[in-house]
Amino acid sequence: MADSIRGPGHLADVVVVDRSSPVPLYYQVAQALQQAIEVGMLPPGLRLDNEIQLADDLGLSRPTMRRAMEYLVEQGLIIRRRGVGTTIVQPRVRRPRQLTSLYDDLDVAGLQPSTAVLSLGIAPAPPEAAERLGLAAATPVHTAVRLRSARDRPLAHLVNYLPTTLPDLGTGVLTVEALQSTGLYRLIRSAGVHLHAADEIIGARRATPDEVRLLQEPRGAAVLTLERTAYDDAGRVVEYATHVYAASRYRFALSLLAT
Amino acid sequence: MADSIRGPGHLADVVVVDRSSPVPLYYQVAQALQQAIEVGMLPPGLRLDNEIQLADDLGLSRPTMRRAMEYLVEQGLIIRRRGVGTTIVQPRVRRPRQLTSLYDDLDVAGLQPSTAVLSLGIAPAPPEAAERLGLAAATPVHTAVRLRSARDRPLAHLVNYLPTTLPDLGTGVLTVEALQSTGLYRLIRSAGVHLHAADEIIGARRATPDEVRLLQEPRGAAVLTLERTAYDDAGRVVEYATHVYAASRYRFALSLLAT
DNA sequence: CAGTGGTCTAGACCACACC
DNA sequence: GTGTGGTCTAGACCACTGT
Repeated sequence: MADSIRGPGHLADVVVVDRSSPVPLYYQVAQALQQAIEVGMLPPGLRLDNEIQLADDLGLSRPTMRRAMEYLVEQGLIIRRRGVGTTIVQPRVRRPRQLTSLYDDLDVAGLQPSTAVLSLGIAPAPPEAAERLGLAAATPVHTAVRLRSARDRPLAHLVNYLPTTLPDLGTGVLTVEALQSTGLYRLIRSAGVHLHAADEIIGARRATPDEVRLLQEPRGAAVLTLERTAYDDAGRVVEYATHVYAASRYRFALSLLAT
Repeated sequence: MADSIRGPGHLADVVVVDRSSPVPLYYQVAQALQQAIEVGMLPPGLRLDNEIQLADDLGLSRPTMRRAMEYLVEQGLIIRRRGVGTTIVQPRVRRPRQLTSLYDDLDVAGLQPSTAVLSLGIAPAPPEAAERLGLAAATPVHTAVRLRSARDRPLAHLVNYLPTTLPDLGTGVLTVEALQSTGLYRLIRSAGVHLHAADEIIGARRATPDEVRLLQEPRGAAVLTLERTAYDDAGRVVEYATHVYAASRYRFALSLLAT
């Protein structure tokens, strides 16, 4: 069996670039390499050729090749050491926590998510929410209360507060129907708000009697709590949320890379 | 008062580069800009000059200037839009979760952390630990059990498992004294292991009777649980840990950036 | 249209690791 | 030494935005 892939000068077996595509060259290369690593075509521990050689193999300049490699380093797929070289890292299941909604998480996991909107409207913000939103106490805000279920079992109790100053959110965008069919974040984005960052605090406590009933958990069961403050491009707070999850059936997964 | 900082052509008021320094130019620029943003010298919403102009102001090439800007984008401090320009973003308290130990977290928070080593030695790995470490059931592994306190109150019960195959970890590096004075991660690193990535799972449940006693919590109190699997450069599992925190006094904080 | 950031090239010199 | 990745330059062309 030929050493056709691992040998020097054969990167083109793994990666082909299409210069007529609108997709940037560095990204084409990065994606192809990422896939090759994940399917095992480039096994862990393999030492790659130096970047000048690789660039030459693909007919690219060194900076372009280099940019593709930097992407792989960010993804944790390769390790580079000056004076040594570039090595493939053992790939793992990667689920970096991002600014996505629980709905998306469940959807991709095939857990048949569904949402019941318990209430939706404009109401005075509770003290904590008003403070996080940077509003005066009891300022009226959009308030959505939802119950998220997976496989027809209630999983999470979601309360979201949004300032009424958001553009294009008072014109019938925030409706019960829309909330049930898509996630809240997709609605916010389609309303012209550019989500930028979020702070989250994860804690735990015992379920209140209300939560026991809503989540169908035993009395005094442990629940996971998530508080999220989300910001848009301009640094304005566009959302404050408090979520409560049935701890017996939900956990948060993070992937971290060393700096 | 002159518009000396915000006006075009005056970036040099905020940033000075030292070409004789070993610190890369792009990093000098990035750091100076980051600090200027954080202290408010470059206020949120301010539109920066285009990158060619900025590069010219500092006597740098466009790619170098550009690299500094990319760093700031990663940090979430600026927003760039093609055809529009670059805008300063409102800075916030940023505590991105990284691959650090709880000890470091507490230390910087000034919470007077202390550690009691409850047990330390080599013992057969429990099934879960053996599986995560990729070892046969009941393989002997380094096992450390610690009780972490803050302000003299027990806060977390930490159990760590490390394979005995780690280099330089059997020669007296892993001692009770060392564990008490430094964090485990610092010990691992000083043993020549290059930590690379970790997967974490955060959950919650009610405290067991043992945990109630150790953490001095009420019976059946909620606890936060953290499972961590850590990997080195080569993708080998170098640690599996299960931590239990008193939920009444500890929470996890995350900062997320939109992609 | 003019102006912006995004991409790409073809070189150069340097710091570091290993032999 | 020799070879590696890290940094830097001085251009170029393109895609997108707002007027």
